[in-house]
Amino acid sequence: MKNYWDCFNFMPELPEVETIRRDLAKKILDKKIKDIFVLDKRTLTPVRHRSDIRQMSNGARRFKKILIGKSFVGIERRGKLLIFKLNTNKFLLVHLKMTGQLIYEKKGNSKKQSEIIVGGHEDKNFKQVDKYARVVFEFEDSSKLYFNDLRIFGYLKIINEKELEKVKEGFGVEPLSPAMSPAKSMAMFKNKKTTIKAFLLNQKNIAGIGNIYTDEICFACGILPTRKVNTLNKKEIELILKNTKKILKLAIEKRGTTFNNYRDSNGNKGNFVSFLKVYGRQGQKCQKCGGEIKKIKVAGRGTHYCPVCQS
DNA sequence: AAGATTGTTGCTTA
DNA sequence: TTAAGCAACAATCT
Repeated sequence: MKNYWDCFNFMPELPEVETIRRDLAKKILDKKIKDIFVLDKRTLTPVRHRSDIRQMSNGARRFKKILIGKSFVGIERRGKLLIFKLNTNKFLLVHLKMTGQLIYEKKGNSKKQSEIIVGGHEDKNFKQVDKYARVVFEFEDSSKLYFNDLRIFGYLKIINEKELEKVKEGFGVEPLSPAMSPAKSMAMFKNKKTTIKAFLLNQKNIAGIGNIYTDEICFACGILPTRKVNTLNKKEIELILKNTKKILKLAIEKRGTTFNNYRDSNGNKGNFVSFLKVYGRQGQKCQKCGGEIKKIKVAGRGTHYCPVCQS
């Protein structure tokens, strides 16, 4: 890898995860799992449980035993979490966190990079199939599903139906569902003393928005990320609702393309995504007013905004 | 060589 | 009691 930050040209938030979900559903459903390779067993244990030696040591054996010979019959998404339904009474949770990727490789394509499908993104520059592969599923037709994850923040976890209900309850409203109505939003925003940035990042409020889309939503609304939620009026809350739906829908339409400031050794730009107005554009001109986009830290996260257009 | 990158959570503080 | 804030985790680059 030429540049560490190349890994971050794909930071999965709702639109990216949804794109993967839709594409994988067309490719892997009802295929019998022939074998599983666990290359790093930390991936099978969420970070907070990795000090549990028993979980860590039993993880791979149990994981294989439950999955081999079975097949996936459906893929759901809740926020940024993927839920693979097995043809048994169990479910496989997949969280990509920051650097996780799900890569489906058709039979016999291992050396033809141009044919490798990256979570639904055709990525001719993809080179890291092996180095950061943590878990590999092999299906009966010899196609493979790679879970790659440079930083090993992501995880794969098997749970039952009861545990699934609990997991789902932990999430707030799905932003693209009818449940995200103006009435519901007003109640949700009411009396919150935190910043709009922290509010939008909190998955218990709205599920699936990450750091990039938070900044983009705030810009689209002309609202500073530092604004306290309880200072927003009805009109502003409705605007946040409208722009959240609009931006996420557009991003899904663009197959979840998010952020890419990569330049290769020849100085060529990667894909620049025109709808990013503020994220990663600090020091550049605001496309609306020509002023300079600033970057500060809000809620512990890098936060981009236009001081003129947002207040 | 410390600081920064982000999603989530569990602990601390208010 | 509840909400808000923050450290910690992971790998790697500047």
